Amino acid sequence: MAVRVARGDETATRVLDVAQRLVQVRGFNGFSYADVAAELGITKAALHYHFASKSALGAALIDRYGARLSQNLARISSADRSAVARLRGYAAVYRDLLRQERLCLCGMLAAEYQTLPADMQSAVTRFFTLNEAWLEAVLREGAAAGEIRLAGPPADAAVALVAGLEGAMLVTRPFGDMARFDTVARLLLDGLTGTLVPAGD
Amino acid sequence: MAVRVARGDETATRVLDVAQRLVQVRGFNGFSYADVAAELGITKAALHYHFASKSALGAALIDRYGARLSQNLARISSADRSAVARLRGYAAVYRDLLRQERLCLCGMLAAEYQTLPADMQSAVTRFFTLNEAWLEAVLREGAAAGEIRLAGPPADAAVALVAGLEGAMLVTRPFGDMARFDTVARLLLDGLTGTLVPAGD
DNA sequence: GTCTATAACGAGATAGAC
DNA sequence: GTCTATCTCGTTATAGAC
Repeated sequence: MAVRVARGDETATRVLDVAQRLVQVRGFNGFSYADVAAELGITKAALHYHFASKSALGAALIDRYGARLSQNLARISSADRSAVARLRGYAAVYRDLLRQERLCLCGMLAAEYQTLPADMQSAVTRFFTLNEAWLEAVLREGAAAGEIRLAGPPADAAVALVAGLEGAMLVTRPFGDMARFDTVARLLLDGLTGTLVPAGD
Repeated sequence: MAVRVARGDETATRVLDVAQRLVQVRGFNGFSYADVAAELGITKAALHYHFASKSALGAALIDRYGARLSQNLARISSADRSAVARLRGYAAVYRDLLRQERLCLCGMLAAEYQTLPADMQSAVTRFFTLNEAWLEAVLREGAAAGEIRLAGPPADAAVALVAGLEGAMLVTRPFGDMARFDTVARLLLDGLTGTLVPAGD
């Protein structure tokens, strides 16, 4: 089922690139093999050689997306020593997607969850669990270092962060105004760093 | 374009009921006229009499959903005098949807935004603006009454609340675990009421 | 107001040539 | 590895009878 995307098969890679963007912009139920084929200048039949079915393509998309996320998280962890800086790096990943008018791949798939084949469904939940596990560790360390103030278990704050950032992307894109996302991201992080700036009083 | 759904045309109402649930569960691109017709025991042609096109049906869905929201908000405002109670009532609206394994209609449509016809797109953004305007007023009054502590403009907190609740629904449904939603909702409200309970220290 | 029937199109998928 | 050609099915939508 999982098609090798190793060296030498760069067509499969380009298929994944185009399909991923289409899912992030239009949704899994909002694009077709014909869309991908047209954009790459190949035929639908050629697509079916690389990914026998649409659900196989979808599963491969999540696999690669999750693998790249793990790399991203490792990069952030090694680049930033402080928990707050790591959280900012994490939020920046979402922001960069939104600037391209894309949603998080798995955020989009979460909306379409009830229509997805079973293997894609379980891959989506794994993706969120992966995110939350990393965040939980960062939050725990940040709290232990006195850098972060938590109003409950680190796992709860991790869930809230993912939900807040995914939701911020969701409600921002229709308005096409990055300030919306930035407002939410700032409030989410400020709530953890204890930066409670009085507004009017 | 807008089809009357007044007294005497209860078929149109039932069509809207079924279509709304299908959009909330499967998405606008995840259901068909055939699905609605089958469930109601009528034909696709009969559906087209009531709603000439799928986009007309979609626009009618958002219209009714927005009108019902306004009623909900008015009901909450008249039932609860305190800002915190109103916010809890607001969050409960989302929670009730999620218990039925539905997303907010416009949250789902926001994910599919880039594939929607233009009239549906503008209706979706109006819906969010309506929500945020009500929340902003509640937050402002709550802050003035000393009931709520804001770390910035009320409008910013309103955007963050909508994003947080929409995101909480999105990431909760795949797990089928209401505790996830409740965790996020509680943290969102606690952040406003200043209930900062130290966790470990 | 609802039906039968069908049009016109696009979807995912397959067979087999090259 | 990619092609042409085709299949089958589901989609939105329309025409016209009842």
